[in-house]
Amino acid sequence: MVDEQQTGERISEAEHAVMEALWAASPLSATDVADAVQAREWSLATVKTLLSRLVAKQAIATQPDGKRFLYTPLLARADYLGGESRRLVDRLFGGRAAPLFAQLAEAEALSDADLSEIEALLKELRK
Amino acid sequence: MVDEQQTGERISEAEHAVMEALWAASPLSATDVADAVQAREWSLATVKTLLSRLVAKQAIATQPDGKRFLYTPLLARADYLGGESRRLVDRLFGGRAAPLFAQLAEAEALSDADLSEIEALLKELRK
DNA sequence: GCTTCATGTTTACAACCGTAGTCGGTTACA
DNA sequence: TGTAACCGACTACGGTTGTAAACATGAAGC
Repeated sequence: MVDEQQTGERISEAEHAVMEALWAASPLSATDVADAVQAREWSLATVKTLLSRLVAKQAIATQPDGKRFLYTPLLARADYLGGESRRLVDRLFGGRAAPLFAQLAEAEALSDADLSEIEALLKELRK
Repeated sequence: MVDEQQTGERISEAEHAVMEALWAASPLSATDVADAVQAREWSLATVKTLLSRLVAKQAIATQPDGKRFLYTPLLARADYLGGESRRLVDRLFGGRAAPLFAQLAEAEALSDADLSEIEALLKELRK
């Protein structure tokens, strides 16, 4: 696993679905991935294209397994999530997380469970 | 101002910069907008294209002013921010805000000021 | 050996995006 | 009254994305 930032190559939404499959379990063959993302109703060809693009973007690696390839993430999930989150916060909230939080609160996108968890995290951070 | 959701039409990053200019002050002429987004070093033509696309997406409205147009946002900033934030939370964190918060915390994207503000907000929400 | 199946590679193509030039009409100044 | 300046509309063009078919190649069965 590469532990610090991607090569600048952005990962698209469809590609992200493929990454999620690989983060959930890897290495996987193309067919396995297609099964794992079944919800998207993509043809196998589509999944293969996405895998190729991810390889090109160096987000995943291939390893030969007989006549086929197995795919493994190179980009760590946490790095991806962190990067995307920060992008959003930077782009929409001037880099400040508090307004994002306020926004979510106002949109009532915060469940009670969320509130409790965040509270706990806060307490932790404050120590 | 339309107070609930956009027509499904997504607003791109470049378009968003234009929206910010209009949210900051409106109505504005195309030239005014170009001045306001000077930081992006776009040609006036580019800004005009973005404005047209935003009109097509019904994110802004035009009002004639002599021979030219003045542009006003139709989409409220809060709605846009809310929509985008929720999209991110849904897509990356299964709709739960707490993991996003944890992610930001881990990435050290939370300043002390953020923490205090969030704490205050929490207290408010808990009442 | 030839056919068939699985699999990666190449090519396709429409939509969208970033960026911008050009066209045609109107206004204002000389 | 001609012409320069300005403006919105149309056109353009390369890149990315979503979606997928066509092709090549190697393995495996008959």
